[in-house]
Amino acid sequence: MKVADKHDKIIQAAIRVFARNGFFNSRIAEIAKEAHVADGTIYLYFNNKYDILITIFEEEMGKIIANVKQELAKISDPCEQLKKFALMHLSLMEEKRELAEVIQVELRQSSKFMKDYRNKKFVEYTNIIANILISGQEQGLFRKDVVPEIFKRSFFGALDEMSRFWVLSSNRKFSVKKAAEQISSYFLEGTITSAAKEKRSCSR
Amino acid sequence: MKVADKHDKIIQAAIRVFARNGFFNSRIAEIAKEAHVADGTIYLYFNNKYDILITIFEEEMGKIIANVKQELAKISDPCEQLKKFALMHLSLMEEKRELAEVIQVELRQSSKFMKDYRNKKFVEYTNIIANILISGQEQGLFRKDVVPEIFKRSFFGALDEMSRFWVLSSNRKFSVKKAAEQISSYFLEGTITSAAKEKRSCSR
Amino acid sequence: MKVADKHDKIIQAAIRVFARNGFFNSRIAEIAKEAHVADGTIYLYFNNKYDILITIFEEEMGKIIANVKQELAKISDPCEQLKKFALMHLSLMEEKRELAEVIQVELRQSSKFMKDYRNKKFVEYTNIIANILISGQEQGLFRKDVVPEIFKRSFFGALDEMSRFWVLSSNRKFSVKKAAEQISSYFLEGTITSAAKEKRSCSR
Amino acid sequence: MKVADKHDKIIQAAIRVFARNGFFNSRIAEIAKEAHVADGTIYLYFNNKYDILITIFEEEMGKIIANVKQELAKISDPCEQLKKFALMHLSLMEEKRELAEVIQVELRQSSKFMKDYRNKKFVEYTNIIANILISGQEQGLFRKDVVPEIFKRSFFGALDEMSRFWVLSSNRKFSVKKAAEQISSYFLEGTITSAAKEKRSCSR
DNA sequence: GATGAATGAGTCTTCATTCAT
DNA sequence: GATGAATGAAGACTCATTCAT
Repeated sequence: MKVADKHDKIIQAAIRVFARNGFFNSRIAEIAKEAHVADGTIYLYFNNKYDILITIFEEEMGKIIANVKQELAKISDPCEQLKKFALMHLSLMEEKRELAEVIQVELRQSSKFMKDYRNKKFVEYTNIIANILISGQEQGLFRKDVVPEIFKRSFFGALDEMSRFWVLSSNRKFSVKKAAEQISSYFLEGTITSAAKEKRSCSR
Repeated sequence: MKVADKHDKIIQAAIRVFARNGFFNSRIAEIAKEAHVADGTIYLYFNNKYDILITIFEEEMGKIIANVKQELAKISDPCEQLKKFALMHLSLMEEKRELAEVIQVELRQSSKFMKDYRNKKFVEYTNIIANILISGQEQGLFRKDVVPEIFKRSFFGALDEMSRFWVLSSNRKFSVKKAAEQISSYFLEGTITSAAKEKRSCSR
Repeated sequence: MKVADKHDKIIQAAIRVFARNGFFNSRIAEIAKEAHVADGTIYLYFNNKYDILITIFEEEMGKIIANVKQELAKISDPCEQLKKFALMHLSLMEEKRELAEVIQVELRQSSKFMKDYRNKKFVEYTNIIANILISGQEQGLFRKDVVPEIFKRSFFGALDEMSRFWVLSSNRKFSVKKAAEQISSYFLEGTITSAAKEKRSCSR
Repeated sequence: MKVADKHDKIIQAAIRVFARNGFFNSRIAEIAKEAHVADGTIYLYFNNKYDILITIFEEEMGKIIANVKQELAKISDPCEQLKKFALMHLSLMEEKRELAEVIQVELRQSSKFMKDYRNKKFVEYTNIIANILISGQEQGLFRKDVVPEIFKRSFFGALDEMSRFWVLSSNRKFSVKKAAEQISSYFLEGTITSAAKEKRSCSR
């Protein structure tokens, strides 16, 4: 077995275990068992328990960001990009429930985490939203008075809270598509310029 | 000292300590020291460490909900109510930073918490948003196709993520007022009916 | 309420509680509750938890010894005295089950107890047996080669183990009378002289 | 070191510590120190402190029972078997003072122990006595009216109380042999049939 | 590299005892 | 005398991490 394989086996096991119990209630021994490796083996690939959590975040967020950027590059219209972002985010959270739970819940758990570890991947991810907005403002699609820093946070927050709904509840009333459309529409219709509206850009 | 005083002293101390270290990294001994009581005294008022966290949430959220409802009752226009809600939420998170951090971060920490403990206060709080929307829809101010369950989650999520900004960063670029206005506007302008727009209801 | 009453209320409560849980698993708070007094009140009558156990033993054994001695004084024949002792011992253990359990089980629990606290009442009690034997030997009823120190211990042990049977089991196959007769007979028939047997003393 | 060795090291250490302090006054840390292992190591071999006590009883009583049964199998005469049993019991209690103390004192300590944990080994041990009696009755050596359930308890109780004498006192006036002979004789002479007596079976 | 037995520091919780009222 | 809230020392047990094999 290649080194990378074992590294990944541990990461995937840890995602499942962390999602199941939460970071603090998860045991290294449980992760080891889930990954079919010895307890000690984990320490050949990670410095400590906390390092596993960081790595999950770094690596998995890295993949997500790359994927999102790749898909958005295929779209030129900022309005459509925003809709696509919403749909991709919610779809991902639905598909990778366990990863979603770890990122959403565990990542915020300790202020230590968020303070000590300056969360570059997270900033990079939300900046995708900010950049769509700015690009749209430059094209005259979005109102100039919309503050990117506020917009990106509130848009991400809206999606994030919505996805927590899927993560935590077993039965859901709305499809990912429906939710993505609605959330996009609140923000799009709330931020486009009158000019854009007449040109029927960003219409639902 | 009255019993209620000691109960409250411990709660307030716990809020500070949990905000500082996170729930799992907080020690009962530290809370006791912060509250100027003996370790054992805490167990005269709470069943265990976890019970303190639940109590913080129940009691403090109870106060917040009561306060928000009281203020909103003074306003009849749903649009203004939504703006007020946003402002109150963000103001509160700014004023009671430590409580905000505990509610935001620690509350989500353990899926156990969110799954086992069916979070009634939380649902009650977000339902305030849903009710404003429904009331607005009945008055023909908001579009009928806006789904309350999605709206309440995304609106709350937007505010919540924004407030995390204040909780976690020490320097802020935007005032609470600015952020509240922007977020409200995205949602208001994104959800009002054409009729309402012409009547200049919900205008910024 | 007289002082003696409260002292006794606590003692009687402690007997019930110790019998129920064992000494180490009993809580001062539980004894206080059972005695309908405050926790602190117990310390007005006893030095500490251990002192309650000692006192139970001293006082209750004192009563038992006085009672047994009084009854035996009415009988002149050592054989009959031995039978009476056996019957009284087992009857007492049956009647005062809770006290019996405390004396039997808790008293032996800690070697500390048996070593530190030179158990005078216990010695006094078993010496009643030794004295019956010696008296019988002087009268030529019992064999001279029976060693009092061994006899008293084994006779007491036989009764004690038998009574544990009643203390610990809820259903019993034999009556106290039957058991007392049997045990007495083993020892009597095993220790009387040939001369006494011919004279039909100590016959069953 | 083999696993079995460490298990046994802990057991032997626990016997010494429990004998010294009693179960409730013994600390896991003290057992660990006595066994030259870390505190945590104990929990690799035992579920909890109480489990150690149970295991001591199960394992050590198992050895004793096997040994006693083996020796008694070499003897055919029930009278001699009873004498042998008494001698072996007292010898064992003398040789393995610490184990004896744990079994005798700690085992009875908590009614919980005796009630919850249906003491199979103990019943098995005393049943050896009952079986000797029954076998003797079948051979016409012992009186038919002797009740096995009473006999076994009183015989065991006599030996047990006698051995407590050795366990608890440092100086002893009688040899094990003397005590075993005396106790056996009380019961033998008190239970044999007239026929057996004439045949000089069971004579001292 | 891989293992998993061993380690021991760390912490929640209990509860006998005290003492201000 | 009586109370019972408060104390804080003490200890069973856990589990991340190490390291000899």
